[in-house]
Amino acid sequence: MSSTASAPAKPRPAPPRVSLLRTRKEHAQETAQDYVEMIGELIATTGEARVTDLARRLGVTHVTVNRTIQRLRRRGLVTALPYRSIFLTDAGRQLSEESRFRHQVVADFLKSLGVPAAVAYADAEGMEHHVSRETLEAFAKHLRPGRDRAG
Amino acid sequence: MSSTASAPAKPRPAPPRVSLLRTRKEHAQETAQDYVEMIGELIATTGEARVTDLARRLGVTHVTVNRTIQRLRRRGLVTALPYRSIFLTDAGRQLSEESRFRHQVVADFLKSLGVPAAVAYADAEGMEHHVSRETLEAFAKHLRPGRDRAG
DNA sequence: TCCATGTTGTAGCAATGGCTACAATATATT
DNA sequence: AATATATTGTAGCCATTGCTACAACATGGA
Ligand SMILES: [Mn+2]
Ligand SMILES: [Mn+2]
Ligand SMILES: [Mn+2]
Ligand SMILES: [Mn+2]
Repeated sequence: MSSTASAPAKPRPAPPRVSLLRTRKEHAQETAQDYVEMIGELIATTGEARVTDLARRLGVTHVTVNRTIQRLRRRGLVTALPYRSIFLTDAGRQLSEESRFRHQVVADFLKSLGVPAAVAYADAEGMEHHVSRETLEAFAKHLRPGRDRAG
Repeated sequence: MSSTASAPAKPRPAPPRVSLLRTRKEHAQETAQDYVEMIGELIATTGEARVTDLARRLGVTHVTVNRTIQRLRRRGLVTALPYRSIFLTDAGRQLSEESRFRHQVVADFLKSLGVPAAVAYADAEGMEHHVSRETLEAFAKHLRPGRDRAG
């Protein structure tokens, strides 16, 4: 290991740096965000959110939806009774609206850069969950350069 | 359900739309990308990539690193022998460089929008895995408006 | 009313990605 | 060389997020 030389020495193993921790925690929240966002959308467009509809729209089986809904129930984001459709709690509705807004801003921002709409929406679906408040504001600012913080 | 009226009718449950499938698949690749990227970085800066160093830098325990390395080995991204340090295969090195480049472009792009460096790097850590070729090119183009595709 | 179909729920499997506790090996210090 | 420390590996736990197969319930049509 130290005869012919080829390794550039070892200037300290370096302290912890990359926070995969944050990424992992975000993953745990991504599902919740995508579900409540879709639940809100279904309620707004069809009047109710059913397990089957969610499964179809999210591209997973009804089994997966069912169990996820139970988790969201435990987290206080939705209410659901056996064989009945799904409702958002106040917290769920709030998260739903935040997620929907952020998703839209990210997608619009990408489109404004010239990314094709379909690609922009697809990318936004994944990127949205990793966009901090600061970055979201930078995106929004870029979208409306004139105004600077009015609702 | 149809007496007092409050639900806006049901204009079809709508066909599958959102591709959580893509998001899931991307998740499956995130770990691989983050690991090979870090392995490449460790080899470049300290001469070798050890389990302990990876654990420290990624913010997980050495146990998690160990098992992940076995998975990467099966996927042909790294080679590793018991009690020896980890090496990248050709495929691993290529993925490492691609990931590193994309990570850097995303981070630089966010910084160019005025996002604080620390936040930009943190956001990029998660966003990078969901950035398509088209979006990456849009980011890169925004960074160097003059040049248009020269290496 | 009866039955077919649609919807929801449950049982049980797999892969991923965390962890603690403990064992084995390698390296460094005396 | 002997011992202490650091590193690596293994056993076994948990939660999440997928799935298929099957059971139960609800609802519309005959
Ligand atoms: Mn969304
Ligand atoms: Mn999403
Ligand atoms: Mn990265
Ligand atoms: Mn990353």
